Amino acid sequence: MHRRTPVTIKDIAQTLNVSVSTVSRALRGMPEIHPDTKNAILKLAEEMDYQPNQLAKNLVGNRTKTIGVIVPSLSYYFFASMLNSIEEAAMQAGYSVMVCQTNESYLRELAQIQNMLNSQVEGFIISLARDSLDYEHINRLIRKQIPLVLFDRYTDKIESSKVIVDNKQAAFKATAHLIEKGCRRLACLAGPPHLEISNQRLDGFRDALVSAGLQYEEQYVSHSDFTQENTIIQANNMMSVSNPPDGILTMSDNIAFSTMYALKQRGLRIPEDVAMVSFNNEPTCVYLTPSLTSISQPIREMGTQAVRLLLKQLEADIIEPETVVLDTQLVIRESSLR
Amino acid sequence: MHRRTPVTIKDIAQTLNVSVSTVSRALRGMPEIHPDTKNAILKLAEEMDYQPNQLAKNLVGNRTKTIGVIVPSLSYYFFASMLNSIEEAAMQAGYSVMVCQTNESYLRELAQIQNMLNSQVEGFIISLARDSLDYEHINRLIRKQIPLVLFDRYTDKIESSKVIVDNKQAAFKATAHLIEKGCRRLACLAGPPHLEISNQRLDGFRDALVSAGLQYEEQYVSHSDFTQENTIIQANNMMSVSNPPDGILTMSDNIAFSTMYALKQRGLRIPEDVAMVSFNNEPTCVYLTPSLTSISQPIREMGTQAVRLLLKQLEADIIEPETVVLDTQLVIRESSLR
DNA sequence: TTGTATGCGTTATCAT
DNA sequence: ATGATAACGCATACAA
Repeated sequence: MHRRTPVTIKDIAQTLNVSVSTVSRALRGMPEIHPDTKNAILKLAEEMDYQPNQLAKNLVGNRTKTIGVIVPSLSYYFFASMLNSIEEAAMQAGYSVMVCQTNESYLRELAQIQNMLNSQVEGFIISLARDSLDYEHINRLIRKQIPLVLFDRYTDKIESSKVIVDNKQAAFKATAHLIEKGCRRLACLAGPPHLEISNQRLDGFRDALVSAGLQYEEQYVSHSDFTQENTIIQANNMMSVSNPPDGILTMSDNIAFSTMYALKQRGLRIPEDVAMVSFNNEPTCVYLTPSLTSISQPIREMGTQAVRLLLKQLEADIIEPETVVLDTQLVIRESSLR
Repeated sequence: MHRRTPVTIKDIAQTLNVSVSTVSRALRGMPEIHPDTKNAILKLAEEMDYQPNQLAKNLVGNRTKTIGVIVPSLSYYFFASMLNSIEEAAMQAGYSVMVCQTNESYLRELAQIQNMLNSQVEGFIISLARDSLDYEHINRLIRKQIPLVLFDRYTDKIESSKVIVDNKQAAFKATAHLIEKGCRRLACLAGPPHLEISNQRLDGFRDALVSAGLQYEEQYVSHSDFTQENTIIQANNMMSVSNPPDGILTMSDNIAFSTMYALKQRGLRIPEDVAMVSFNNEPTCVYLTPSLTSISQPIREMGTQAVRLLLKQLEADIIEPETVVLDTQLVIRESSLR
């Protein structure tokens, strides 16, 4: 069994015939220490390649300066990108982040939160897993007064701080855009019906239809579970009705990609036969043919705000849930131009 | 300042009038404990919502059962995907992983390794940052006998275990495929010249040319720094020579995406004017028009092997570097069919 | 079966 | 300016 023994301040102390407290002080650059001893300690620490044990530091300090970030999957560009902005904001505030993926599984979400709690993260930034229908594990965090911020995938059944975009308005904008471009039979390929984000967008979709005097029809609404296979099935079903849609709003670029793929397989032209608009505005949107019109979310700002809300809770005595709603931008490309 | 006081085994012990060691034993399900006391302890722990402090456990046990994974960026699908397979393999072996991104920066790579060392990770799985030209920080790990596995982005200047694919052969296959499809003026849009992976692929590219009796010309080789902006410039330069290429091999799908974009802007048809093959076989390849021919790497197997090599070092006394070379698969799509 | 004592690496309090 | 000692939360060798 292979195990190295790292050098500790004790080792340094013994070698130099000083006490551990002196070494500790020197290493942390405390003022009341003799330059000579300090230099000797620093030099030896360097030579011995001393690595401070963060575990011990955290244990005695009773804080980790670490925040836990839990997302469905880092394979989704949106979440990988959010992680980056969260990391940057956290780092600036002197915090480091610990990341976990749930892979859309409720059980993994449960386990990851547990692990992070055990690892003494000081707060959480979470985007809910698709399969999380029960929120007791999250609400327990709130009861325990553990700082928490939800983003993107939230639910009204959890009363916490949130960072979201105005999903209803965004979907309204996107749908109105399709209508303006001449679409009359509008469909929405939404996400799972228990995700608030999906419902909000569906509301915006419906409002836009109503505002334009168009009929909202159930047959033009379907729910994807985010997987490619399922999305393709949903898309094909949707196009198989007697009077198929001439415009589709999808809940994410990934859903849109699969949908476009399915439409092309059916020999349909985009945007001539079916115009499309989606959410997220991933880089890939630009590369597709036709390029994909998509709602852009202010990822950098969302990360900054999420960290800000979390820090606020970390530094406050009482936790007052606060919701930050950010604006989106409709980036118009070929898929909706006709 | 907001700070909760988590319940400890001490709290449980006091409440139940037993010693901490009894609680400790009960909680971990040790055999020599009376059913009654055990039940009482478990029940109370549940009621008080006791969370074991992992920091303390790790400190006393002198192990963390954690491996550090450092990648250039999780926004690259390849790395996000590798992370998943590494996590799965690690979990099966009872290890958890701690992830960090370098954002291609040498300084961040340095800092992240430092942080992870301080956090007592037991070993590293690393894919080098683009900007890492000096490898002293990595070689120091080896000298300190800290288990290490490199994957994908490696260098011969680091003598460690590695998990790679046969890059030379893969590039050869890809290039030979282009030649077979009738391309005669072949170009390679490679990565930074100091990355071994790029050189290996360039070697394979050249070998394929030579094998086919074609000329290897410097003007047909250029190096991208992986960014979209730079890639587009490189691609345009490459097509501006007097006798532009009719086939391009790119080092990654992302580079290919940008290149295709640039080619289309110039009014070139793919594959008729220029055929294309790239590396990684990301899902997006399927969605493009034309769909993109790409070299598929066995990501799942790579993750499994990386963890296996690391565990081997963790459990062995001497560290014998071992290199696992895996095979790739050329997935032929429209971009090279003519 | 349970308790006592010691230690993990570090910081902090109180002396000197 | 420096040292001895306690403490952080937990595990464990040794006693009882």
